[in-house]
Amino acid sequence: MAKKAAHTAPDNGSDISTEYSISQLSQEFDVTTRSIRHYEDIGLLSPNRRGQTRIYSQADRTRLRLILRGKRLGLSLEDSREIIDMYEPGKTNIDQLKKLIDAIQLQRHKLNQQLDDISKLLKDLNQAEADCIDALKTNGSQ
Amino acid sequence: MAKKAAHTAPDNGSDISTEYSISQLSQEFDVTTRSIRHYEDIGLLSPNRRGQTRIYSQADRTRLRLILRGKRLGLSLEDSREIIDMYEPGKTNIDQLKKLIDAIQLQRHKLNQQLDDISKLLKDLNQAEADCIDALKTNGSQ
DNA sequence: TCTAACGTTTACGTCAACGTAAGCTTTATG
DNA sequence: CATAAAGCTTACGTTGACGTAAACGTTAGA
Repeated sequence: MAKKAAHTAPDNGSDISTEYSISQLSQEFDVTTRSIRHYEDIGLLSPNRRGQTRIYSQADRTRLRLILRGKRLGLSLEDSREIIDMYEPGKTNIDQLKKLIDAIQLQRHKLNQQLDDISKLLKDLNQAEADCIDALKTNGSQ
Repeated sequence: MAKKAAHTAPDNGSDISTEYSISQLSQEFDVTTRSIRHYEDIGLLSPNRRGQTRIYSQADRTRLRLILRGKRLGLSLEDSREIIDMYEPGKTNIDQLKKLIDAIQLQRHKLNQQLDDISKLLKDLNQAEADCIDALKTNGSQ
């Protein structure tokens, strides 16, 4: 009785079985539905279906969030796949685990490199800004 | 008299007029000559010529370094162009300066976002690694 | 009932950032 | 002298990450 249409909204917000439509995710993350379907095409997402319609779970939503974070960091979708696959359960194969640890080292290295790059860039930007302001003061009165 | 062939190597290393060939830069930065020429095609570099041959200055080398840093950060070449142009002298136009300061704010915002993303990712990686090691210990003895 | 909003598949198009190949010139060296 | 190494231009090809359009199904509301 307390059950409304499940594809509209379940009765509470923090349900573990919360579902999302493709357009909901599209709006929430400001990404086109085309992109979301593309991520599925290349196997980065695999939502359940109700009939033909895609139904996204919390886990799917998290994966999408990770994909988009990767994009902001300039990773390719393949890079993101590697990272995201690290979170998957059932990686109990020992060789897999060792390979994973190596992959993690590598990613960490890349990220530290990025941190370095960013701090340099931020310094540069600060300097550039200071120069601008300086030029405005010096030059603005002429 | 102390002048050796200028295109081989000037007599010291920190000469302001140091020159580089395309293959030297290619090796130093581990990027193909094709890419370097491409950056020139789209106006990101404009080295002098000795005859037909490109001669890169310190300034050119710096620009290339900035381009590649931008790439590591996932910037498009157009993004890099904007940033790099901030360093150019002769930006004395006041309106330009104000626009520049705005652009700097924007870049700073993006970079801070990236910093946030990276720190999250690093945390995730640490966690993933810990999980791996844990799984190795627990599972490795079976 | 019809039409508007959302969903689907299939498939060709596009854009950035180069890769790759052909064909030519210049320079150094056995 | 010849031939290898580095440089050049021109131009078509490729790859990733979607955009865009067509053509169709389903559901809610006037």
